[in-house]
Amino acid sequence: MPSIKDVAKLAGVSIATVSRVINNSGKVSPERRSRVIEAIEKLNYQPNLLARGLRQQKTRLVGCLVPDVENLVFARLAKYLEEFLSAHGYSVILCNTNNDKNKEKNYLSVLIQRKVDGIIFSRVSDESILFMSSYFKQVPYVVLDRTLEIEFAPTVKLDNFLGGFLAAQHLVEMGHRHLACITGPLKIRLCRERLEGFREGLKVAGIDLHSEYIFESDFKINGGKEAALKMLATGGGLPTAVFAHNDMMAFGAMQAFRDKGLDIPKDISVVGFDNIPICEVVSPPLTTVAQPFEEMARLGVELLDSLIKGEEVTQKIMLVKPYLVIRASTAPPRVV
Amino acid sequence: MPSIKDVAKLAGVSIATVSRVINNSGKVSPERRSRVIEAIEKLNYQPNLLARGLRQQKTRLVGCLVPDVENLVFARLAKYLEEFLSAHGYSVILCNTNNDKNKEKNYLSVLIQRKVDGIIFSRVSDESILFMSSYFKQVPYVVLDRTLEIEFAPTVKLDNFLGGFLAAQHLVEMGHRHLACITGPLKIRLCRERLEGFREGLKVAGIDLHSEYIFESDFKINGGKEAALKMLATGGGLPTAVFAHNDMMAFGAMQAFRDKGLDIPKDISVVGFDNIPICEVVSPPLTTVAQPFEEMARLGVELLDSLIKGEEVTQKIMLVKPYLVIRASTAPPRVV
DNA sequence: CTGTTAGCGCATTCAA
DNA sequence: TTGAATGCGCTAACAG
Repeated sequence: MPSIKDVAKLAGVSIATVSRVINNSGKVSPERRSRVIEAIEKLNYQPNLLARGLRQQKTRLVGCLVPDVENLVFARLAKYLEEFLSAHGYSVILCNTNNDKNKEKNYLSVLIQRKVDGIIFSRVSDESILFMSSYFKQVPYVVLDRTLEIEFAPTVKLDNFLGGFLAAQHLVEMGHRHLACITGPLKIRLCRERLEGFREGLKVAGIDLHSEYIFESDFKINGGKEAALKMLATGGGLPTAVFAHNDMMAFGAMQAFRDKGLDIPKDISVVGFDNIPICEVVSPPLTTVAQPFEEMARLGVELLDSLIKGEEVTQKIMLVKPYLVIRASTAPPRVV
Repeated sequence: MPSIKDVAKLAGVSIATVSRVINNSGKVSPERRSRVIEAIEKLNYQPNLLARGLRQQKTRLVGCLVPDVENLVFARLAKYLEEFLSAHGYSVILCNTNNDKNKEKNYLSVLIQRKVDGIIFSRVSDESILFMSSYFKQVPYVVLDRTLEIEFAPTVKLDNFLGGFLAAQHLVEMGHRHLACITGPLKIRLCRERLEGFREGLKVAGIDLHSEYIFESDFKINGGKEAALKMLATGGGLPTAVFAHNDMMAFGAMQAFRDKGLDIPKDISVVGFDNIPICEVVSPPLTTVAQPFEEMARLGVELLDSLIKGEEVTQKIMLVKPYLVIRASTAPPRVV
């Protein structure tokens, strides 16, 4: 592997001149410049970014912590993060935490050691935040899709309250009066927000969401299925519409309903959350609250880039608006 | 950020001693060792991996090139790759190529400049391989799930022929005699292999796969849908079973069939490929040829690790076996 | 067992 | 405009 020295020797100049050519810094005579360029090409010289990073104290490396890239939501986020970061000249170190606090901790440590210029956290645990806070002074970071309850942190997040509200509004407008909600884990704030938004959307229409129609689950297909089964087993009568906190649980619920001979949407309407690609494929296609992942990623990357550059950032907390995608899984309730 | 010097000063030893403690190399007296450890903790010292990498000429960094992390297949692969690589002490630089030759080229260049210890390619284009080959002498690499036609390369790939064969065998055993295949782009070798395996599986049972029942498509939902519509439009009579080269196309086909009032599996059986999680959720759940992604990732990482370590590797080409997952989308054909 | 020193490859003073 | 020299933080060779 040729180094800057080899280039300098071949071009008959000093390494300083080579460096100037590479970085377009300082003045270099046209004649020497072309000699250098020629030498670079002849040797197929590639600058060593380790050395450059060591010298400049910056690496153009960004760490991305996500809970699970296999999950379509984060796969999507990861894709866009990578896209925008690379467009800004950063390489991304991917850290899949598996929701494991220890892994989060270790990864964070590694990222610090690798001298990343910045970090993007999405949906990390509160516990880790505490540990991380000792590093927060050392490296710029942005929190994505997660509200830190601990401190004022640069954040890009979805307006989850609005998401719940939109779902409620849609169902109410269709004439539903008897509704249920399948939530994610309520210890997670965004779930509480989605629930509250949903509740508020119903309240505006004069409808109460009774607690026995709130089913706390786990964001998984089977969780949705089980919640639906519980719903079917209650004596209080089946609701005419269900709002699930993500698409996967909605799918699970749909399956359970159908297995019991119910028709969607004639007997029961279902609304999901996320708008993952499969929504269009399932039968019936799922009405859902869509998250603008691309926009979130873009805003997050731009925010981080500004922080890294040390620019003045006035708006450190950004709220992104979800929108409703209406498909065939919702319809007015059967007239009794 | 404290450096090794600060630690040495605080502990009252030389930087060499600190280095020895950090790396557990050489002999250090217990007393000095504990003084160093204490200083490290007091300063919250983190070794600078850039400097170490520069010095040691290795970074414990591995680049992973994937075409599209949003695609469930690669999301899965990426997840396992990251998991195994990090277990081996590597950090991963994620490169999402979007099947863009220029991006592939640029990424590869960046990886070289960042001095990664190794690279894992999955499904990169043949064209890029040519460009890459100039780098292949510089850095160990493993090709995942892709056959390079150009040279002898360390590879972990699925036995796609067997996958097609298994699908055929399953359908034939159920009594199907009239079959169709929805393929991926046939310029991709693995598609040709799946098709050939399928053809062979039928041939063994004395069945010919006529070319008008081969529908070349694009691995996407809509592609599957369109292929199914074409199938419905032909005059030759509908097959009783269809094998799609991935699950997404199978979903699309299922949807098209159902829209036309056909029952799956009573009227037509469908087999997919990949075994992505949604297979269990769609209705009916999809019978499919499963890829052992975890095993592929594990083998790929282990192979790369061996190559990086310079170990003698006898087996450089590994073939991983797919297996059939039978669900409700396949059944014996209707008795006429 | 310990410390001194050189050098990994580069950008950046400072002189010339 | 150019080049020589310095040091980023670390490991490893060497001398003690």
